[in-house]
Amino acid sequence: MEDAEGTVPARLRALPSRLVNQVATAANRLVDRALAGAGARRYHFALLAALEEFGPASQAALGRRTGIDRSDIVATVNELVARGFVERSPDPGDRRRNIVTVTPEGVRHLQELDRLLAGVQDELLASLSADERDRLVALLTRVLASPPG
Amino acid sequence: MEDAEGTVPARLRALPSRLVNQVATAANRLVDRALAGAGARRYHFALLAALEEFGPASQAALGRRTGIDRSDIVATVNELVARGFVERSPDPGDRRRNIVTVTPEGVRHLQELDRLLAGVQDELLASLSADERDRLVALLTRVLASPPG
DNA sequence: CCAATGTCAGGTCAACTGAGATTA
DNA sequence: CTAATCTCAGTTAACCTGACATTG
Repeated sequence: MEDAEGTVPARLRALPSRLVNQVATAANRLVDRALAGAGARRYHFALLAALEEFGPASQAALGRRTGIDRSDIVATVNELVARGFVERSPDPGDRRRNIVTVTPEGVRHLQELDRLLAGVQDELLASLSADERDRLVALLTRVLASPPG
Repeated sequence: MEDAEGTVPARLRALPSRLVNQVATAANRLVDRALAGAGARRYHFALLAALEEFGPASQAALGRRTGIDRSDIVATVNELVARGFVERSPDPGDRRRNIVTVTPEGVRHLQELDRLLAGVQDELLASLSADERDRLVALLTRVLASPPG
């Protein structure tokens, strides 16, 4: 009976939308714990990655690239500015915009987060071979690419 | 440049923990929208499914089977009771416990949710063949089965 | 006039923590 | 005494909406 109480209902176990959520929750536990050690959150990593990869950008552009809402960008940039990882300056060519730039300390921070997150992926996907990991990524990418409504 | 602004950074695009989150978010949008039409939330479905599949259970057992926290079970059962989908009665054999039972209306409601959710899975996985869907489910299941920390 | 941008205020849900009272 | 159960209060992060002023 203690045995049966740990059993997940079949209807839930095989439901893809739920499965993906369970895996995402497990991933987030690992990611959040790892990032917390560096005082970071997932939004911090996304913003720093976008800045390092594409260079200085407006907050709206950062939102488009990372999928983060404009209003959340504001708060996240505030936090990164406070820690000296990015700088926010008005765009002389378009006075509606701020230009956000990553600092050298920000780049170093990003490298640390990179390292932490690589470890998390390994932990999360420990039960899959390299080949299977690729297949999983490919399948998820295709699901994401199709009409998300 | 408008082109580049829609581009997701490579570091984010291929990161499994993030990919899985993006897919989960898309899935949740579809699921929540579908369930809202029936006045339901995800927790409602999980609880009703567990009750229908394993029969009456204590709230603690429901938590173990669905992965929902005990404190969230309380609120969810309250809502389901208010709508007449489950009943909560004291366990005569163990007075710490409540026994939660699904009502006939609850079963009917569950069947409606089943139907709605089946449609969502099809929408979510539209870009995958039946074979690929099975493979995705199998891979996710294995990730979940291994040490979730 | 319309569209984009940055900002703020606020709201939702899932997930979780901690504490307390009751009973096994 | 310890452990399980139920309940309540409260927190967090991600995600999302609506509004407003400024500027293009």
